[in-house]
Amino acid sequence: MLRNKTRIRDGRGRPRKHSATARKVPIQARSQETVNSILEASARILETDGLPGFNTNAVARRAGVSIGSLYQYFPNKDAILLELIRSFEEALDTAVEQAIESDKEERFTPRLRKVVRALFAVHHRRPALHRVLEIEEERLGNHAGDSTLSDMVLQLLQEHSAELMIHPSQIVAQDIIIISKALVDASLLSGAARNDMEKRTMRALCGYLFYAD
Amino acid sequence: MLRNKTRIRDGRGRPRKHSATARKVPIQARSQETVNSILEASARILETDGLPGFNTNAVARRAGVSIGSLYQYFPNKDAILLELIRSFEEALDTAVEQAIESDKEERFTPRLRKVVRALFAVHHRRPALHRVLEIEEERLGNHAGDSTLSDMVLQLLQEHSAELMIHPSQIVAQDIIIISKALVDASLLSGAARNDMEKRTMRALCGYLFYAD
Amino acid sequence: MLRNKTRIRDGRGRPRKHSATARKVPIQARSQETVNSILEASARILETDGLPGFNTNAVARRAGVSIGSLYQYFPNKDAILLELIRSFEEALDTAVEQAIESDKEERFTPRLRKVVRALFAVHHRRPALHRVLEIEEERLGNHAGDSTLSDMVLQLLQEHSAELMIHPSQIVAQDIIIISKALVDASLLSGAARNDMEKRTMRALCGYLFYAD
Amino acid sequence: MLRNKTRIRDGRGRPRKHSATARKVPIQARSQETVNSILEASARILETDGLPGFNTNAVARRAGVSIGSLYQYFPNKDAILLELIRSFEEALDTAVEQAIESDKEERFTPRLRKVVRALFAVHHRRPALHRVLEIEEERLGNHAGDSTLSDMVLQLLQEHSAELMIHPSQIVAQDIIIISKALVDASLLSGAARNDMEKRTMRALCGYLFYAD
DNA sequence: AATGAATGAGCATTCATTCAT
DNA sequence: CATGAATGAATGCTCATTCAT
Repeated sequence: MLRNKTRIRDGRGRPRKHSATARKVPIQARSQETVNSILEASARILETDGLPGFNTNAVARRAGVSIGSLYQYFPNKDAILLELIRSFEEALDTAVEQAIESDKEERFTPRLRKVVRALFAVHHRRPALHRVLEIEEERLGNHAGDSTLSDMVLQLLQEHSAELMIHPSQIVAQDIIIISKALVDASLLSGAARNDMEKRTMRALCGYLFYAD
Repeated sequence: MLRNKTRIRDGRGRPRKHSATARKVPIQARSQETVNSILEASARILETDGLPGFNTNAVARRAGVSIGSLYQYFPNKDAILLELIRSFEEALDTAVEQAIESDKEERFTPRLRKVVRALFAVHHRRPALHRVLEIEEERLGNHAGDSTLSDMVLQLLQEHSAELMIHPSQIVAQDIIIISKALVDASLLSGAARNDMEKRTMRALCGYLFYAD
Repeated sequence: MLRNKTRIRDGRGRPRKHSATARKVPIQARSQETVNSILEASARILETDGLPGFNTNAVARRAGVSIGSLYQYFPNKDAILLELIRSFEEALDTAVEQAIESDKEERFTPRLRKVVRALFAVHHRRPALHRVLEIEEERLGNHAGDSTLSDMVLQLLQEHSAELMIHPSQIVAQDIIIISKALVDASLLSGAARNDMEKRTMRALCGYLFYAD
Repeated sequence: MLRNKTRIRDGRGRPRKHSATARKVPIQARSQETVNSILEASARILETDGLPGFNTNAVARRAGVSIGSLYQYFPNKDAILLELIRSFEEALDTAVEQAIESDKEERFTPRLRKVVRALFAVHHRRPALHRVLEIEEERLGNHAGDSTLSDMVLQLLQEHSAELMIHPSQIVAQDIIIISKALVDASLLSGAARNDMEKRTMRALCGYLFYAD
C-alpha cells in the first residue's frame, strides 16, 4: 500500500516541523558532491524500486553517504522529492522555453510541434522517474511550475492568434498542457512508440485549436 | 512519503499465500454485509484521510469488524483497493454503456456529450475517493477496465464514422478516453466548475474528431 | 544528557498526537498480563538503568513482549511513566489514608508520625524507582495526586487545630508535604538511615506546627 | 522521555577520552570569550527549550561558534552542564556568604532571614535555568557545593547556639538547607509569590530551630 | 466463523562526537 | 586553532499480517 510514513504528515493536519526545503546551504565543494549523490541515488531508487523502495536509509546507502549527512542537507524525505521535482520542472521549463524561442519567425504548427517534442524529450529522459515525480508532485501540493509552463504556452498562442480558431486564454493554454501531459503520460505508461505518440498529440492539439465548432 | 508497506514476504516467514484477489466468494448474507461494510469503511477512510490513513486496522475498526474477519474476506490490503477499483470501473462502464445505448438514433455529437456527461457524473460522485483509486489503479497494474471502455467508445465511433474526419480505431478510442480522463482529472483537482469542464472536454474531443489536418 | 526523544514533545509546543493515556482497555486475561509485564519491566529498568536506559524497545524486550504489543496498550513512552506514577501515587494516597484513618482517637503527634512513617515506607519500597518517577512527574505536569494528599493532611490538621500553634490551611498542608517530601528525598538520595530521617522529619514538622512565632 | 544520549562509548569506536570536566584552561582572551558564549548560549537554550532542546549543535549555533570549537573547550555535553552548575553554586555560595558576613552583630533571626533571602534571590535570577540545573546536578552526581553551603550555615548556627533550642550539627545544617531548597523549589514551580514563600520558609526554619520538643 | 492479541521488520529522524581540511 | 562535513548508533513508533482461543 502506498503509505506515508514521514512523520510530518501531509493530508491530516499535523503540522510540518520543517519547511521541507533545503536545510543547509552547501558551502564546501564536498557538500555539493554529497547533495548530488543523494539526489542521484534517490532518482535511481525511484526508477528501479518506485516509491516503495524510496526510504532515507536506502537512499543514504545507495549514495554512499551516512544517514546523518542526508539529514544535514534535507530536513526530511519529502524535501528530496521536492528538489527532484523542482529540477525536473526546471528542465521542462527550459526545454519548452528553448522550443518556443528557437525560431520565432516560423508558423504556428511547427512551433507547437517543437514544444510537443520538447515535452516528450524531457519526459523520456528518465521516464520511470518522471512518472513517480508527477504523482508525488500532486501529493506535495507543488503546482508552481505549471503556471510558468502555461504562461509560455499562452504567449505562443497569442503570437499566433490569427491562425487559431479559438481565442487564446489561460484556460486554453491549460487545456493544451493537460492534454499534452495526458498523452505523454499514456506514452510512458503504455510504452507506445514516442514518435507515434507525438503525432497523436499534435493531432489532438491541432484539433482543439483549429476546429471551428 | 508514499510507501508500500505491504510485505510481499521475502522468505523469512509468513509468505503471501494468495494473490491479491478476493479470498472467498461470500455466499451468506452476513458475509456480504461484512464485505460491504469493509468496502464502505475503506472508501470513507480514503476520502477523509487519503492513502496515509488507509490501513487495515483502521478499516476494520471503522467497519465494526475484527481485523481477523477482514482478512477472512480479503487476502491483503491491496485486495480491498482492487475491489473498490473494480466496482468503480463497473459503475463507469455501466454509465457509459447506458449513455451509448440510450438513444442510438441521435447524431454523434449529442451521443458523445452523453458519454462525457456520464464520465463526469461517475467521477464526481465521490471525487476524493476516485482520485485516489485512479492513482492506485496504476500502481496495482490494473488496466482491464479500460479496454471495455475503449471498446464501447470505438463502437460508438464506428457507428458514426461517416460524420468524423478521422478513421475510427482502437488508437483513436484510446485517445478519446485519455483526453477525457485528463480533463475529468483536472476538473477534480482544480475544482473547476463541472459544467465548464464538460464543455472544454467536448471541444477538445470534437476538435480531435472533426478536424481535418 | 537527558533528552526527550519522544516525538510527542512536551516543552516545546509540538502537539501531542495521543492523549498519553491508556490506548486500549485490556479485555482478555492475556492482555492484563502483558500490561503488567510491561509495567514491571519498566520499573525494573528505571531502577537499574535509570531514565537513560528506559526506552520502549528495551522495555518490550525485558517484558518478553513484542514492541508492537507494548504500543497496543500504551500510546507512547510517557504513557508508561504516567501509569507508573499513577499507581505509585495511588499507593501513597492509600497508605496515608490508612495512617490517618487508623486511630482517630489518638492525639496529633502520633497520628502525624504514622503519616510520616507511611510516606517513608511507600518511598522506600522501591527507592530508586520512586526518585525517577518523582522527577518525571514534574516534567509530565502531573500534579493531580498531590491535591488528594494535601486534602487528607489538611483534614488531619483541622481535626487537631486546637493542639497546633498555626491555623490549618491549604498552604500549611502543602508546606507539610513539601517538607516531608524533601526529607524523604534526601533520605533516598543520601542513603541515610530511614529511622533517623523519620525523626528529623518529625522534628521539622512539629517545629513548623507547634512553634509560636 | 528524558534520555541520556551521551554515548559513553562501548568499545566500538570513539571512546570517551576525557572525564567530564573542563578540557583546557582558557588562557587567551578569545578563548574566554568563546567559553562564555557557549555557556550563555547553553543557559538561554535551557531556559527557553529545557533539556530537550539542549544539544551541542544547537548550543554551538546559538553561540556563534563551530561545533568543533565547542569540543575544544568542553570534552562533552555534560561538561557544559557541570560548568553551569559550578558557576551557579559559586554564585549561591557567594550570596550566602555575604548574607552571613554582612552584619555579624545582629541577632540570629534577621541573619537567617538574610540567608533565606539570598537563596531566593539567586534562584529567582534565572528560575527556569536553575530548576533544570538542580535536576541535572543530581544526575551528574555533583554534591560538592552543598558541603560549602552547609558549612557556612553550620557556622552561623554555632555562632548563635545559645538562641536555639537545638544543638547545631552537620545534620541540622543540612536539614536547614534541604527545607529551604524544597520551599524555594516549590516557589519556582508553583510561581507562588516570592515574598510569601520567603515568609513560609522562615516560619518552617524557625519552627525547626526554636521549637522545644 | 469470528475475535483480537501478538508479532516484528521497517522507517524517519536525532544528536553526540570525530577528524580532515 | 577553527571549521563544519561526516558519521552511525540509537530510538520512537507503525502497520500488515498471523494465529491461538
